[in-house]
Amino acid sequence: MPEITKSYESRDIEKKWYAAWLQAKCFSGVVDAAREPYSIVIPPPNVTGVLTMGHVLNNTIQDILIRRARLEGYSALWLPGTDHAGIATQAVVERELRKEKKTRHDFGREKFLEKVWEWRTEKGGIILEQLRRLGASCDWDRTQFTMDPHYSQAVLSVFVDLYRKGHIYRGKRMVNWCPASLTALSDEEVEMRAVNGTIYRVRYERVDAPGQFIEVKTTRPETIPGDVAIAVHPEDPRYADWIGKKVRRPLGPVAEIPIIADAAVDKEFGSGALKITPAHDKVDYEIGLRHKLAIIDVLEADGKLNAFAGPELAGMDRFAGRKKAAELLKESGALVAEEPYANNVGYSERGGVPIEPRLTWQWWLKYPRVEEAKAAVRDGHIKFHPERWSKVYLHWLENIQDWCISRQVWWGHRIPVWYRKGLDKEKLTPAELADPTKVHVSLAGPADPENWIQEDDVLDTWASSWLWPFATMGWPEPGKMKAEGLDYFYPTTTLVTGPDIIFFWVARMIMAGLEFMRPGEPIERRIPFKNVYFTGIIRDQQGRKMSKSLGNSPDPLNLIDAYGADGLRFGIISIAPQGQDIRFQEDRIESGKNFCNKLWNASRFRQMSGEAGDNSTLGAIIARLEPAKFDADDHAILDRLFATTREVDRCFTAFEFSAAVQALYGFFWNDFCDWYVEVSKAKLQAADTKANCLAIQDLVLRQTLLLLHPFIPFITEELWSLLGYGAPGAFIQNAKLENASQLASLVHARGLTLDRAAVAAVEKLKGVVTKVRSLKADHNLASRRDVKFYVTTGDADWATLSDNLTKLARMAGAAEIVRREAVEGAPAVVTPLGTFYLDLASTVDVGAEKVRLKKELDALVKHIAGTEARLANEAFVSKAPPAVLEGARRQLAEQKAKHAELARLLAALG
RNA sequence: GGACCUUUAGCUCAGUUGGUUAGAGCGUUUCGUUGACAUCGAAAAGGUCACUGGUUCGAGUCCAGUAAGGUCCA
Repeated sequence: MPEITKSYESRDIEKKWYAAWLQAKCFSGVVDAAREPYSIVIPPPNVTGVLTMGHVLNNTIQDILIRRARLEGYSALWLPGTDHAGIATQAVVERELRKEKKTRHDFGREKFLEKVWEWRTEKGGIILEQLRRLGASCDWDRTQFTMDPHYSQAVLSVFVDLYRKGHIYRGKRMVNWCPASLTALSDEEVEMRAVNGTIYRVRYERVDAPGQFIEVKTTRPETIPGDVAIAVHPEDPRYADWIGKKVRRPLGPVAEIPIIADAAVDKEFGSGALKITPAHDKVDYEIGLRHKLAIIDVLEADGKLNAFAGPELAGMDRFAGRKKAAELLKESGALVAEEPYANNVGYSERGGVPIEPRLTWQWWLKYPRVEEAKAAVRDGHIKFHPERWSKVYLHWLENIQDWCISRQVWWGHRIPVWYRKGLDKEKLTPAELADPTKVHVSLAGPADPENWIQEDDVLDTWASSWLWPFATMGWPEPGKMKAEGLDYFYPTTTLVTGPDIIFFWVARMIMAGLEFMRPGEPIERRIPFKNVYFTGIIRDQQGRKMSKSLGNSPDPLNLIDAYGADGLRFGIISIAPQGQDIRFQEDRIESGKNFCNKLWNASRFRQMSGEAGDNSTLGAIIARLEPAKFDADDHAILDRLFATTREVDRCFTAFEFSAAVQALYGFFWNDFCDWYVEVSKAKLQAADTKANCLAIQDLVLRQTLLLLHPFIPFITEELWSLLGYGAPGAFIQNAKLENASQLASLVHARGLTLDRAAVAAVEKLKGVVTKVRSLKADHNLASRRDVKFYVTTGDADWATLSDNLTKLARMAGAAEIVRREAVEGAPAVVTPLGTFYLDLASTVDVGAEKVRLKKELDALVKHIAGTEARLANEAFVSKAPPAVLEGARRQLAEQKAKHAELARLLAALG
């Protein structure tokens, strides 16, 4: 067996094992009727994406779940892939073209799409390569892309299906227009930002009564040329005699516009009068419809003002136009005032610019299965972790609006609709839209394509990724579904994602699953996943979101280079409590690396401590245990091992990954390395205790590696192999992870019952060691090992001490521990097993010693007073549960005994 | 305007149904290379649990309110 080196070097080991896992097809999701399935579909990253800390967290959690599932005996599938990210990807390629001073229109649709495919083949999907560095155990042979032929067919067939069912329609409505990307966006893609701007008070002069003005407030004076009316509230007494009169529009082509009454006007806002610009505001548009007002669109698609805005403004960008409009109003005397104003402005998530409400023809989806989608979560068929996100989810579904699914870009799923040649698709009536001789909707397209023109628009990327949990497994083709095991793996077990896409993706996937999967079957068979785990958002030290533009995100690949993939994984999980945002700290990643090194060196210690026994199976290790030779420490370490196994189990059930890591860290570092390994050093010197001690170490290490493997797969695989826990050629994932009760019964069958009293004794021994070390440190003797101690204690405690004397002396750094009836004038500490005295009376600074004892005594007096007060309270004595009462009494007795001992020591010093 | 989250040691965070003297890691101070590990070990210092009330024998924990910070929706 190769010797374990002095320190852990992650780089080569990670590369070696990842290649070995791939070679052995360890990650293949296979249909196995004899086993339960456990499946996860990856939230597909953008094909343009590169690995961020958010991905690291999200994918580490998925990997933890899937690797743990393998160890628990499930047939596990983690299905990877990317989405085509229509707007983002097109923007990337267009940016490259711009370097050559070209636009997509120079190439035309087909040629441009070829360019995008080229880009995606060469540079797209880097992130999937990066995930391999992290150790992600995805079934790469199944990698999916939303623009793959099969997936595209699924997307388009869903369009056709929903169209035929009446869920999809074409309509001319107000949309969120992105003047940077030149496309419509859904409501979810609009981000409201608080903006400190200016509000303009503008007056409009009455036509029939010159010198009388009505005043409005607007943040957008450049749209005044698009005004077609002024609206007031019908019950506003200030304007009762204004209704029906006309005012002059103060900007743009000369016009007289009516004062109208509409209940939608807020009397409290400004002067209570509202300018109506139906082309550029959703509320105005609706008022305009009610009053049959004209629509004057003064903006171009790219946000520039057009001829309708008048010659002074035409051609200007909307923001420059706003300034110019204000100047013009000022010159004409129409501008009453400019005031600072804080309001919320909708920004395009993609383009990063304010969106424009714009009246355009788009394709809309009335969501299917809304009520059922609510029920799925409300009734617990789908469980959200943390649960509170279900409220956000339900609230969104309560207020759901039709989804604008068409996008004015080229990269994406082109909508399978054809218009008869010669028709103006912008002028179709509802009747014409429903007429198959004028508008053709099908997967195959019309039989006579020469007479038709296909819709230019493509579908929103989310209108493809909402099918991800089943379109990735062959749906809707029966043969493919069978081959890929859809029936076996669906519904998937757990989805891991961020709460920021709860509407974009999670809710929509639920509706899609309910609509398309297994029609007619019960809801629990149609939902796309049973659990949704929402990660926190990774922030920097100042609490800001990590983002490319701020440059405050470390490159995960650099972190992997510095700390190893395992170190990064362990570190990031340890700072990611359930459902809370995470402040990134690189030193926690470093401590992940340090933990790996600790694990490595403890394994090295085991290897150096003695010959490897038969480690090939759990049974073989347990057979090596010698119950008759177990001392208190042996009992205690197994007790802690079982408790830790149980705790990790609980953490997985509760999706508390950082708690699991914390439990494992504490157990391994404190209980095993700091205590058991140290006491082992004495046992290993003695021939009769050595073999049993090594068997215990093997049992603990083996189980710990299994428990840790999902978190830190590489190093655990390496140590598993180096320590010989697996058959040659077998991987750690092929082992079965026993739970605590299974382990306990296996050990029990070997004739061993864990002794609770021994476990308690070890706690006391630890207390003794800490106290004695502290006493030495207080007298600057911490480094000396030749110190002799005297102890005064009762027979029972002395029995515990003497049983463990060699270990104890070694742990405490004592040359010798001798029992005495009484000791006078030596520095001392009161420990759980008696009073220990330092045999250095002559060197003692009596004054300092008295101060030290006095301080401890003072603290104790306070605690005694507290305990006594509680016990003196009749209500406490009569109402508290017996166990608590008993505990308080025992505590008081112990405190008093210690008090007496300290007082005695203090008195002895004179 | 509505909903949700957070507030515990210098920093970042645990603290599971209320019950001994509130924990961890990092940082700080002191000491230490003895053959697992200096990517380490030992010891120590450090907290009126944001604030105000309430419920209770008992509140970091439950309830109400206040303040500060954050997120989402309108």
